[in-house]
Amino acid sequence: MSNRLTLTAMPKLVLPDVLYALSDPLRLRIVCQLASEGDTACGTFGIDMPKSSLSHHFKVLRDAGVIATHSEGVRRINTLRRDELEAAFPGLLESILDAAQPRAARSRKVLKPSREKTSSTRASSGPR
Amino acid sequence: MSNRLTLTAMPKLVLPDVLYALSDPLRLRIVCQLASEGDTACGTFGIDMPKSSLSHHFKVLRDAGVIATHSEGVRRINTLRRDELEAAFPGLLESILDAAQPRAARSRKVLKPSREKTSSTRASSGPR
DNA sequence: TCCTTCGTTCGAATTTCTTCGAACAATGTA
DNA sequence: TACATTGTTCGAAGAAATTCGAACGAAGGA
Repeated sequence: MSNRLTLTAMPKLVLPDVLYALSDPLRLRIVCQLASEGDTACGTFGIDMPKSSLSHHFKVLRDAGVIATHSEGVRRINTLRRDELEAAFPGLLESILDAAQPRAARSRKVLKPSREKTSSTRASSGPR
Repeated sequence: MSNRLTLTAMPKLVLPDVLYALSDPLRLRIVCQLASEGDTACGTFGIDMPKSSLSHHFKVLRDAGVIATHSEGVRRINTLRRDELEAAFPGLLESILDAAQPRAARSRKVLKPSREKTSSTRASSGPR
């Protein structure tokens, strides 16, 4: 989790760092939204949270190399680095994005009824 | 009501928790070793670390549902829960295991002979 | 039974992560 | 220029994760 790179160079993709960045429900949600809706500004995620907190999570994703950010007028547009991730870790992002979907939505591929629920014990977005 | 079956009930697989468990280099190494060498006792990982620390990491993996542990004499045998993981998150474990390998070793699986770059960047295994 | 082995659990110290207000910077608009 | 918008950065407080010694428990062997 070190970022001593220059501003121009993108961080090297390190598997544990990528997995860590995606292990937070909020960040995973951000990535899923970027994957489904394309590049988006930080403020367009409908997340009720102070902007400094939100900015922190984007930074974690950025430092891990999961997303890239560029300015566009006043806004900062975030881009999911699909190609780089695919090149470094083939199939990883796709499987995570797929796994992040509710089972009901995923069952379109696999015909399997499921009656389970999902809840996270750790790193939930509740107040600490 | 006493239900013996629930004694063996494994934790529900939650994606962020699984990703978090695998986001630690040491735990990732443990999982890779379990994947390649099959069930193994805790003390057979060649990790120079107090046993209480090591036990902690096994517990994290266990709580996330990544591995299961059962007693066998004096030893505690760890098993990678491949089937359960595959059922819950198709392709995820495989892509992570594949990504955890050095690039040189991974390119062997590719059908097409990739004569492209041979990045010599070392695998990162620094502690967080 | 005593002792050894293998691993878990406990408790505390240390480190890291998360959150959030406040200050700051960059851009666009009146 | 003055002001609003959009995010970043800083600093501190609180929460969580990691580490490790010590105590404990469950086999197995002498």
